[in-house]
Amino acid sequence: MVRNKQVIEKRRIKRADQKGKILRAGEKLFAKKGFYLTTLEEIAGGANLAKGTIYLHFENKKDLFISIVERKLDILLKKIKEGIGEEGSPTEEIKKLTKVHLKFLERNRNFFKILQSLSKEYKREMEKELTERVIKKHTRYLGIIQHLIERAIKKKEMKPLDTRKLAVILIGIVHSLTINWISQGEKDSLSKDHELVWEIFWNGAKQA
Amino acid sequence: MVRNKQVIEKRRIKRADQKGKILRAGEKLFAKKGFYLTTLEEIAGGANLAKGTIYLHFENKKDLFISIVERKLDILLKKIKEGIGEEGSPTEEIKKLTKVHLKFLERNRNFFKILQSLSKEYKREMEKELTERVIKKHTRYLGIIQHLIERAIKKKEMKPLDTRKLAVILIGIVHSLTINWISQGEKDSLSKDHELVWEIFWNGAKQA
Amino acid sequence: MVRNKQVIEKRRIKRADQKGKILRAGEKLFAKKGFYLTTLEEIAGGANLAKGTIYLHFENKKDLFISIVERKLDILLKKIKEGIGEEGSPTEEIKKLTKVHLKFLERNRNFFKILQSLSKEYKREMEKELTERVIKKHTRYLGIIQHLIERAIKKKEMKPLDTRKLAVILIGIVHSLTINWISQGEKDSLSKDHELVWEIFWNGAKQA
Amino acid sequence: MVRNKQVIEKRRIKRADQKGKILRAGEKLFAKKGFYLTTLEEIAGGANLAKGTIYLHFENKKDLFISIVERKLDILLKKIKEGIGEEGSPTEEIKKLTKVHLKFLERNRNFFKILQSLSKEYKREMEKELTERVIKKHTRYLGIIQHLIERAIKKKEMKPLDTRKLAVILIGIVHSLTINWISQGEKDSLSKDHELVWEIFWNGAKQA
DNA sequence: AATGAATGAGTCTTCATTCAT
DNA sequence: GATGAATGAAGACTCATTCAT
Repeated sequence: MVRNKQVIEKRRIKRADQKGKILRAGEKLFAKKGFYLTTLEEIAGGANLAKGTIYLHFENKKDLFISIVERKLDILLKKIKEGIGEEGSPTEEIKKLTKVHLKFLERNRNFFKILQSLSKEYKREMEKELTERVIKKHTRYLGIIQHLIERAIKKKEMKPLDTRKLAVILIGIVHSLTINWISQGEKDSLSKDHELVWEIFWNGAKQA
Repeated sequence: MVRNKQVIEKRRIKRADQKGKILRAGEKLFAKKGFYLTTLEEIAGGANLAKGTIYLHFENKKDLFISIVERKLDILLKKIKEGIGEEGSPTEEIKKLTKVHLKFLERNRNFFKILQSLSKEYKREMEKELTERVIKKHTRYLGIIQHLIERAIKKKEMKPLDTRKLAVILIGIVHSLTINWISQGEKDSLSKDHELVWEIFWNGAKQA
Repeated sequence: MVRNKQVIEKRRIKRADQKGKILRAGEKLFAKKGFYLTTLEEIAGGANLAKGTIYLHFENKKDLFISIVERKLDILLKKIKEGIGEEGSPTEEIKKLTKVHLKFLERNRNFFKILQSLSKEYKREMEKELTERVIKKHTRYLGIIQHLIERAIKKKEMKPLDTRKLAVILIGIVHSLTINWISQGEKDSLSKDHELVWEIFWNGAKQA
Repeated sequence: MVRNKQVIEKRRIKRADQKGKILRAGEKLFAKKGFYLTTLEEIAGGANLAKGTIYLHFENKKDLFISIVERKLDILLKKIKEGIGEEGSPTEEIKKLTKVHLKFLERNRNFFKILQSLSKEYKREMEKELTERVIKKHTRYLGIIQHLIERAIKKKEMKPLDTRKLAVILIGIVHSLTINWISQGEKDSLSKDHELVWEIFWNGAKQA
């Protein structure tokens, strides 16, 4: 019986390994060539598995794609939540969050490339239910920032501007610098720019 | 002979009409469904022409796509250039330019949606030569802003930060607000936000 | 204009020819190997056309299959209707109809083989709407025979048995002989057996 | 040693149980969805066994399918043989046999549905050797009826018609009524129709 | 010049079968 | 013996592109 348990455990681990391999191969390839130009055959090859095996873990190509995005967003969200607290000054929290975000993007450039390609296009194609999984998470992240900004405004640390738009702008700045960094060949450190982001955003939004 | 000229002229106009129809149908459809999910059949239908006719004007699907983007960027660049001058205060020029850009995006949301989908994905797929046509124009636009920022810095109107990154940030803010506007259903006026963009960017970047 | 008309007419004919080729190739192959083991590639090959061309004429494999069956049933029904009248003795009409049916099956053995394979299996798989097209026609044929039998009973030419079952039995006799004929290598004449069919059915069902 | 025998016996029973489960699950599913649309996974599920286990009892999917049919035909043949004798009037024997056959079909409608789908299609696909197992049994059944008819003719109870064809017709009548019964929703009793079958066949074939 | 019929390369997906555990 | 994870062959279907008319 104990042996049986071990066997089951081994299998579980193997399964998880396999799924991981597929997710990683998919991430790399989708980032490089986009959803449509990446074939399941390639992903299977990249994961050193047979085509059919992918279907043991994912319903279909779309499901795999969405799963990749979802998983990364989960990680980002988790990091963000771990990094910030409710007690400190909201301004400080936003600053930290920006740093965490940039660091995450720097380390997960593949993911970012995929996210960028997640344009309207996919939203039509990919079954609603699936996409919504992703959108929900993205919205939650936006919500976290928005909430911090609200608190900052209440504390008179920031000007009473539209909080959603401010959150959108902050993420926009981060993303535009990431795109620039990627298009410049990913040289230097991206996360170093966190000072610049803050310089602009904070001076722009702070209560005079 | 004179008659001949008229005939030739008529033909030219007819051809231009046709091309215009295709470009407009393509813009609408590519914006709605993305590059891969839009078929030439649909575009031909949208332009009230036969599929084969598209090939009289464009080399292939990619060429058509790139042409649409290129053409719009040309218009944007032209508007920008018309809108700004070399004499005035560079700060004022940047402010004007931001306004023009937002107005353009508001009126050409279709185009923007396409631009957004122009992620890495396409850059691989679309033969280099083609994409470069677009990138060049985008870079030129970035260059214009960068140049204005440089002038502003020289005039001590702005802090001596990395000019490329500042330009990137400005465009990033504009784009993120546009995405937000679209995702919220394109309600209210987008160009109205030009005040907000400026508020943030200017206070963030101005010489204290 | 006249020339134009001719061109259109030519095209129409070519199209019809093509469709005919596909139907004939499909009939032969479906009869030989059944629905599942016949590939569209084979049918296309048999019709000397490319795979894609089939999709210009039929929605998909099922549609092609059903169309083949439907078309043949149409022909059978037409022949039956032409062969019989309302005035003569119903018994005579049934006799004629049996003859026509056997002759048709003899000449269209391919079709019969397909019909035989049209078991429950397909009725599940093939979208309802499609199958119903076929079932309706089959039912109509059954109805014609049933109607004749009713008339024969009214005229006291036949015993007052269940008319539907009698019709079913008559067709059953015809089909079983056809199956036997095919399984024996399609030797001799099948339609010659029409005397035998009649001998059994008539003596069995006639009013003593 | 005695204990050993018991163990071996237990195993044999377990194996037989397993095989029985598979055969029953297969019968039900093949009848419902046909050969191609039924997956081994489903059958395994229906038998509460793993996919691989099926291969311990049957060579492959086809073998399983044929085995199901063969087994049922064995049972039918056995019942027929038990039911009839060599001494009585051949006419009486045929009558009995018809009754037994209808009763069997009524109780084994699943099997009949499978048999019906056993069209040419399968005969090609399923390796010859396998199919022949089934055909042989079917032929044997036909032979029994044929033999009885021959005896009836010799005794001048029946007209001297082609005995094979008469046998084919009799089975044809029985089958067509069964198909009709199934297509009408399996209402009423099928075996009740045995009177009708006999009425038609006997009056049709008897010596006047 | 304009058409649209014809093509066939390319891809997702299913599922019988194998085999390590 | 029993399992079910892994495989990969096979096939339906789409659609950009060509070219005869």
